[in-house]
Amino acid sequence: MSEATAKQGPDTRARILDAAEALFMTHGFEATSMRMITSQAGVNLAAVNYHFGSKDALIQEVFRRRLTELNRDRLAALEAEEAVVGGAPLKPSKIVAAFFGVSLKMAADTEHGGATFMRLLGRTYTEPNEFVRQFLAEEYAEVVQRFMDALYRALPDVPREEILWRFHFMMGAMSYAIAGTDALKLFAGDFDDEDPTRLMPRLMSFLLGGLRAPLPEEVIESRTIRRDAA
Amino acid sequence: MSEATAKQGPDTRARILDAAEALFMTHGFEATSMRMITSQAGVNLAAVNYHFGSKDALIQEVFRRRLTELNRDRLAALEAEEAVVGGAPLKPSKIVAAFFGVSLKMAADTEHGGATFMRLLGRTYTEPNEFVRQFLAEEYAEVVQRFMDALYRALPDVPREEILWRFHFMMGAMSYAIAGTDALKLFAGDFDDEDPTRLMPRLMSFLLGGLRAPLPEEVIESRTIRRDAA
DNA sequence: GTATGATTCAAACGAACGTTTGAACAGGAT
DNA sequence: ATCCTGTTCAAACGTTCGTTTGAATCATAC
Repeated sequence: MSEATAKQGPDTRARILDAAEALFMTHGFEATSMRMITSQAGVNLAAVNYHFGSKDALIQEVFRRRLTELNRDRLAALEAEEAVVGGAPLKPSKIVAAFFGVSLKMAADTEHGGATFMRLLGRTYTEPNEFVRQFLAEEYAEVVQRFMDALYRALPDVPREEILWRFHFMMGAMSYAIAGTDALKLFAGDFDDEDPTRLMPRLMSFLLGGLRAPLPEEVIESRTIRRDAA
Repeated sequence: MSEATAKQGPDTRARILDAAEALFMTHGFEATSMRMITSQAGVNLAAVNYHFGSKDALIQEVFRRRLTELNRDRLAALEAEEAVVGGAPLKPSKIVAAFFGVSLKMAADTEHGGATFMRLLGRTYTEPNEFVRQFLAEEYAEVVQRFMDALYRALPDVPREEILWRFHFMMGAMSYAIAGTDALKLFAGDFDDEDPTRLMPRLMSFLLGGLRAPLPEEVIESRTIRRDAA
């Protein structure tokens, strides 16, 4: 059934990428073999090495294909908000909505495989594989820097280290919300469908609540002391 | 060097478990071979199958050894708080502190491998491997139910589904905070050490801010409508 | 029609995997 | 001294892995 899917269709590269994306999400990188990928895609075993060179190169291409678009959209959303306010600092809610709204929009796109990819991406942030982590970090470097700068300007009184941590927490919450719904289902049986449309407002409320939470006492104290000393 | 570690020491089982725990954290389950584990532990290749039966059974035992203690401590922390207030509902902050405080305490224990395990556990919540997820869900079922019940009582006006989601978000934020510090380091170069002592207040502020955030409009509206209809 | 370059194919490669085997070794109890 | 039970050991098992190979097939240009 599954390997008979789209037996024709000339674009071998795209079929391999789609099959690999879905299988990586379901089984992980190591547990997904070339034979699983090629049979699911309906192509010859050697096709992956011919078109991509190696399994590692295929993994990279699976991510690059989507991340290029995703991060372009995120930057576009941020710049659109910045254009509205001119040179003034953005509201934190606008920055958070730009970053995570684009993410959730792709996660809601079940038509073109965006949902599959976002679930894969969510679990890949904690991927042990060194080269995958390295690659992800490179792909994200610019976008994260731009968003962090926007947050620094939006919250000039909050220590930068604190903003960094909270952005990290937000990334974690989002990734689990997208990638870990299975875990949640198992936590509680009385849990109905996972409509991504309703996920967006839920997550956004939570993230903004966390971002705007009062600073931990320890940080406030150490800052006060530091100010006194200066 | 590493495989020469503790060449003596009679407790073969414990040495295997320690080696497996560390290697699973660094490389993942699939990428960690029996030969890596046994050579790191300084035992014979067949020792794993002799003492545990199979690689899958070893994985289970790695988790059970720690999770039993972790979840017992979490329940104890919750019951201690409940004892203080008698039969009255707990404050949400106390519930959250009981659950995540115990987690972070283990994550801060670098002496007995607790830190290693918590990082492993964090990435395992999104583990693709079906049997690992199933096992984790079983181990967690009781504890999560007890904490959810406490939260339901603490927040009687918040829809249960909403609490469930926010608990899920909180789990994600914590897991990334513990397991994904590498990703954060790569996000921003200017990031100093990861002192777990300071992580605790940071994370707790964020989690409570998210938990207590105003409900998304959509939820409030739908509840109002439902009330009107009823 | 035939030459050319890109793609597909069946088959095989060596390496690494998890697991099994049967002998060797240990230490107490009889 | 002998047996017994639990443990360790070197070696091998069959399977699957990612990759390579060289011929077959296709499309396009001459």
